[in-house]
Amino acid sequence: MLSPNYRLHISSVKYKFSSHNLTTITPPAADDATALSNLILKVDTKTLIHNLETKSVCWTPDLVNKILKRLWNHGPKALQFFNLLERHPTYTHSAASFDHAIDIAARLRNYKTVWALVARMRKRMLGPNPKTFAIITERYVSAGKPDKAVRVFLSMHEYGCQQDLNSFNTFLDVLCKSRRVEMAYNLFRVLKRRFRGDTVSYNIIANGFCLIKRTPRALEVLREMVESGLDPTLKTYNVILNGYFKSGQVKEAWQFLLEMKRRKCEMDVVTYTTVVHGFGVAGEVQKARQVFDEMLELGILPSVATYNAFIQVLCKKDNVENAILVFEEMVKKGYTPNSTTYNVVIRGLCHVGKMDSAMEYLDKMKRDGCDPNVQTYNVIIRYYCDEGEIEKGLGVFEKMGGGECLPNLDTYNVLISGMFGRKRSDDLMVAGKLLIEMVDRGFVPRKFTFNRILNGLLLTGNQDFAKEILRAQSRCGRLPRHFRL
DNA sequence: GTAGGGTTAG
Repeated sequence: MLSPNYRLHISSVKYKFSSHNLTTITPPAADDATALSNLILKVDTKTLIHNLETKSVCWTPDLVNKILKRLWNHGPKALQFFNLLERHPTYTHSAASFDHAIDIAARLRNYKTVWALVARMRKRMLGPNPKTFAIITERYVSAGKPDKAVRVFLSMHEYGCQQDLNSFNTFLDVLCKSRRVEMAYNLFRVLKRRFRGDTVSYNIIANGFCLIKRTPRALEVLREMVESGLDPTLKTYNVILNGYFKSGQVKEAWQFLLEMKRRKCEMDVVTYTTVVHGFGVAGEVQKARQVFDEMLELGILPSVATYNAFIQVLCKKDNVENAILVFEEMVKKGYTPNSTTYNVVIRGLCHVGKMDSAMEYLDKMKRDGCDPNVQTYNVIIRYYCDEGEIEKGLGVFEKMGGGECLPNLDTYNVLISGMFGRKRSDDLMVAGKLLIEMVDRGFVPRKFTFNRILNGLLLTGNQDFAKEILRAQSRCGRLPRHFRL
């Protein structure tokens, strides 16, 4: 049986998507993750409990994962949904859903919940699995707790999850991708015999050093690899090549490439993409184009990533018109541009002030069946705000919230900073409301953002609203201790 | 979720 409340909320959700047929109240299709997510965001806990127990929705792991993914930027609501559904009389969560929930809790830095979920997962014999630990350790590292991450990795087996070379390499990669490369390297040296570190381990560490622009260290790792009897692979060479470009050593990159050619080393689409992108970013558009053409002549098929790299280079160092020519060329050849392709073009258009064309590309993207993502919207909102077109920025923001894409931390920061561009008191109120909204959605704004808004409110004599902001600040643990509410 | 290429702007 549907509760009256349920019907009411469904109808209001439906209202957003279809303005006609308001008299017929229909529940959402069982697989309508978007409508269900919006419903979850909207209703209070009591209503949600009631709704989740109704039989009108056929819960499947796939549907639950889709909803959790969609509510990614609304952590508290996502976890509430997950917990309530766990008490469903017939449905039981899958391991993948647990992983999602753990990821969300960890991102909120709610470690108590993380470990409670791990315990429940284990009790239900669903894990934890190596992926679970990859998620947890990654979150600890990015929260500035790499030592804790190491301890967690080393204690995996106590949770019934055995460590092996795969999980070791995954953890090294987690550390490296979070720029804790020295730590990864030290750990590798200590444990490489125990886990039988392989080519993959060395590639991960070398790539880590390249990431932090320490190419000489990456080369040392390469030497060490050879000394220990492991042959570098094409992946290793691609890592080093990319490292040279990343650290601005274009000449060295070129020499390295020539050496690869001299040694008749096979070069693949990744090698070429790296070089096209590398030269382009260095401002050598002619050389980038030359390498791109050479690739075609040699019969190596560019990937969508190759086109994305080339298009981005043209946008940044040449002009948007030429970039769009390449975009059209790739479509003509039968490639399907992805969201990165569209984002790069849209950014290029925004950058030269062609906001209307950028909006047309946003529509084109949707028409072509490519869903705009949060980055797409953030770029457009950012450039509208930079131009002082706050209303247009807010318009795009509202469109994304009501539709298929939910705002993230960047979206809020961009909008709130935009509000300070012009000195209007009503902007300050909107900024304050956005700030409260983001806190309620589990984001943690910077102290700077709170202070900016509080100062503005106190200067304009708006004590009451300032108190409300302080309460929000207290809720997300960003309030200095000497404050008392 | 064992490794390499493509997404902001400051």
